[in-house]
Amino acid sequence: MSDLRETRLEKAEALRAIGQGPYALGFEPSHRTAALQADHADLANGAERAIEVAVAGRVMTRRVMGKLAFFTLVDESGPIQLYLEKATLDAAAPESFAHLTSLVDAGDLIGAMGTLRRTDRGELSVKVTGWQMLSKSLQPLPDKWHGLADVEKRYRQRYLDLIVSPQTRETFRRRALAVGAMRRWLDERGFLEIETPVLQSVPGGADARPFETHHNALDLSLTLRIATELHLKRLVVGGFERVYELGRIFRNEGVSTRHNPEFTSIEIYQAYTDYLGMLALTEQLIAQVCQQVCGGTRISYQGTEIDLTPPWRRATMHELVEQASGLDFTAFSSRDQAAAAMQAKGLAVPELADSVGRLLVEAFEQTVETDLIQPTFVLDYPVENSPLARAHRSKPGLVERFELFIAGRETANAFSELTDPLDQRQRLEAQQARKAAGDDEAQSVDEDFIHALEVGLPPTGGLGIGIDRLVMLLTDSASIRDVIAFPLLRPEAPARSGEPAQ
RNA sequence: GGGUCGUUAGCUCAGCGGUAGAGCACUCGGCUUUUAACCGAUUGGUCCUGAGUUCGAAUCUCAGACGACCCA
Repeated sequence: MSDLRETRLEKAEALRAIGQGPYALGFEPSHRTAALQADHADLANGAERAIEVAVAGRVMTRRVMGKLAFFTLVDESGPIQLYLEKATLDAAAPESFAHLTSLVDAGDLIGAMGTLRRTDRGELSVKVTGWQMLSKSLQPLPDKWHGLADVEKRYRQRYLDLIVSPQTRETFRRRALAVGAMRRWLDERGFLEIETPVLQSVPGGADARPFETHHNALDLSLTLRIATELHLKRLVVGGFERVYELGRIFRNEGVSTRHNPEFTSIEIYQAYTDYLGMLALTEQLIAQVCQQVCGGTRISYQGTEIDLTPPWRRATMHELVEQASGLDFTAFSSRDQAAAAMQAKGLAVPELADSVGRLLVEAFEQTVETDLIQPTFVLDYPVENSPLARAHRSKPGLVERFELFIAGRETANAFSELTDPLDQRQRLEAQQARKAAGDDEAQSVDEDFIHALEVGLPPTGGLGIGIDRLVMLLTDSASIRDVIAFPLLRPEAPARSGEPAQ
């Protein structure tokens, strides 16, 4: 089973014996392969160019035929062929050709020096005169034709997936591009990125169960943050009028194609504006990121055309629910009345939804949410589900909040922040009561946060965007695990075969 | 949490009650224009784990592990 590894260890020893690493300190490539391909596109088939180049990368395939061999070498920019001719190589160093063809395997990282030649079949190649082993690979590459089809293995051994799947590389390249574009856009508009604690005594800012951990020296129970909201608002209290944090959030919940227990969010706060200001910001920010990552604002997601060109549709939750189900929630004066109407339409009525407002959200989730394919701002949420949002300026029982839905998924969430400390205390105490009554996702009272509000939070608009879901959209990925380099998986039961025994 | 499907060589997969298979990779031999190179030979297995049914189990049954997808 480990024959292959044994063989490669023997080759590594043989390399050592001829002074070739097998693990080099470094190498100086003169070019990336893509630059060579671009610069010498004019080189005719069968022609050579006496320019000295050096390239470095991983050997992906080998084709050896007697006294001539072709290797495909890949660096981050792409592939180039190595043209290995026995006569040329051995003239520079005896046995060089034999060493290359017998001691270099697919998967090895090597450096190669030589001149350029385009073969008769039109493949630009480095006609190699010298080479260097950079890192000997002891493990085989996945099937060169099928690649890695086993989804589990792709997640567990992402490095292999990245080596053999161009699509995976492109996804993470786009993710980096999206995050960079977002930071740049905000920085250009005077937003400061400030990091807030991951370890917290009181988790807050969202309805979610936290991970629990412990600080030994202080003998302190801590939780990992479930949102950055409460700390960022403290920074606004402190006088930073435009702040954001793009970082990791942890929620102790199940795993699915849309949920990973650790994920990335960006929360943005801007003083002296409200949720309508954040709505405009959201539209511009996401359209801009899409433009930079995808080259346009019309994209295809899982076979559906999605147009992110502003302006996007906006509608209230009441309107959407009425359109989809015929239920007019403004007409219900009691929970029982709303529940009966929902049941009459065949909708489920969960027990935890103990008010008209919570039932409205239920009805929305059951009848509207998944149909919001084109970008849609859903406005004006019931106060019960939004303990951190300001009461609506003209609609009793509602708050100034919107969520953005794209491809049937919540992608952003924003409100006019609640700045009244007394109202905030009441809302959080109501949450804590729910928590005591068994809703383990309900929020608790963060006394210091309320103290900060008493010091004075300016009128502020706040916004959160799920980076992973946005990146899924921009990379046409069906599962959140496709946009997280190392998603959470259960540990494998037995030791992986092919590993050396302990 | 429920349902469906999957787990066989390093990789991709076939085999579905009667001796464990193929392609690629690996090893050896041949080959100076290949690019899934080709030709020939060899090597490689806890058929996810455990229990059961059976003369006989990779195959059927039950339980479990891990994963994928759908639903909550």
